[in-house]
Amino acid sequence: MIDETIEEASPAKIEAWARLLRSSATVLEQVEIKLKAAGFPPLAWYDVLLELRRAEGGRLRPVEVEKRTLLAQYNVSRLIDRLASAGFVEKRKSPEDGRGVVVALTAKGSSLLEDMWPVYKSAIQSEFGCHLSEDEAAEIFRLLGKFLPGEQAGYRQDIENK
Amino acid sequence: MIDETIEEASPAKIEAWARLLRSSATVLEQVEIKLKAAGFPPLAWYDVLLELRRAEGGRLRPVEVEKRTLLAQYNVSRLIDRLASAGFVEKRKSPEDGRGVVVALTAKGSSLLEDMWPVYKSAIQSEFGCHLSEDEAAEIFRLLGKFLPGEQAGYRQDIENK
DNA sequence: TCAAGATTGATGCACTTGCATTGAAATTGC
DNA sequence: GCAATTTCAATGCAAGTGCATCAATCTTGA
Repeated sequence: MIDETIEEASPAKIEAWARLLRSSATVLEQVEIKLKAAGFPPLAWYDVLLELRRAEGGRLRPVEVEKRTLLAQYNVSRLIDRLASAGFVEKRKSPEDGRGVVVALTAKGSSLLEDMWPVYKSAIQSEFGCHLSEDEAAEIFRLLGKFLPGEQAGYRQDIENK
Repeated sequence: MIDETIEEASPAKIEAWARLLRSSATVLEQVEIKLKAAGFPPLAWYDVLLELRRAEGGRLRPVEVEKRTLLAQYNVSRLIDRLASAGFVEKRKSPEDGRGVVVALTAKGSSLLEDMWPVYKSAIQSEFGCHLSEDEAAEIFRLLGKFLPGEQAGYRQDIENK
């Protein structure tokens, strides 16, 4: 007889899952609170601006922002509108693609990134980093990489400001 | 001279932080998609019902739900209303506290938990568990416990259905 | 005892998100 | 070369969330 058993999540895995939900939500919430307390917009704004700064020429198509941030298409569209209203990005028509838009980081957007980073970094430390040794941080990085599609074990993504 | 240096988040910790955000959002999103595809309500509904089932007598005050779930007070209030409208819980006046409400799991709510669990469990396995060995799951559990206030290293929380 | 303060839960309002759809332009396949 | 399909971005609508506030009740302390 062929064993057609489908593997079930073990108790240890279920516990780990529950803890991932709890701890990530808790820590993220605290970081968001600190950003807001310092008068800054939500992390999602930072993420989008950061992707723009990383990008060639400080500009991206919305569809590229979508791929890089996990935001849904309609949320990208509206977040970009809000960023543009606030002066942090500029929307231009794409020269090559008549359907498209190009979103460009402005000087003001660049300043926001720089201003937010110290606060953000300190929140990361106080809510997350201070609980970990260097080895533990590396281990978390390694383990969580397993859930990201197409990530090699050694790949490291840089979110630093400078 | 006294060293008043405030510890900064190291690059490894920042990488780990970024990965925590990405991976937890990715995995959670996929699990939510599977629940929805099976015609079930969001995970938050499951969480609240589960807390009720765990509680003495299958009932809790909303303020207790709030503490156990990380939901904000006003969201608990409204989620409970939705759960009550759908027949999964019952709201009663608290006999001891005139301000208060007692939320009780109904038979229908209990059934929902039972019906959702196989789908939820399989989603946990396919999006999360299948990427991990038993040891890795235990290690994630241990490491993420460091961010939860008042958790001892060995404490384990049970989200199983049966 | 009783006034001051704290806790519980709900809600009006503005904003954000999710869903479905649209219109426009690019790409594909014949 | 052109119709069918796909991709890109926006948006109307419904639902959910965050914030501030409220009314009711409970607790505290003089």
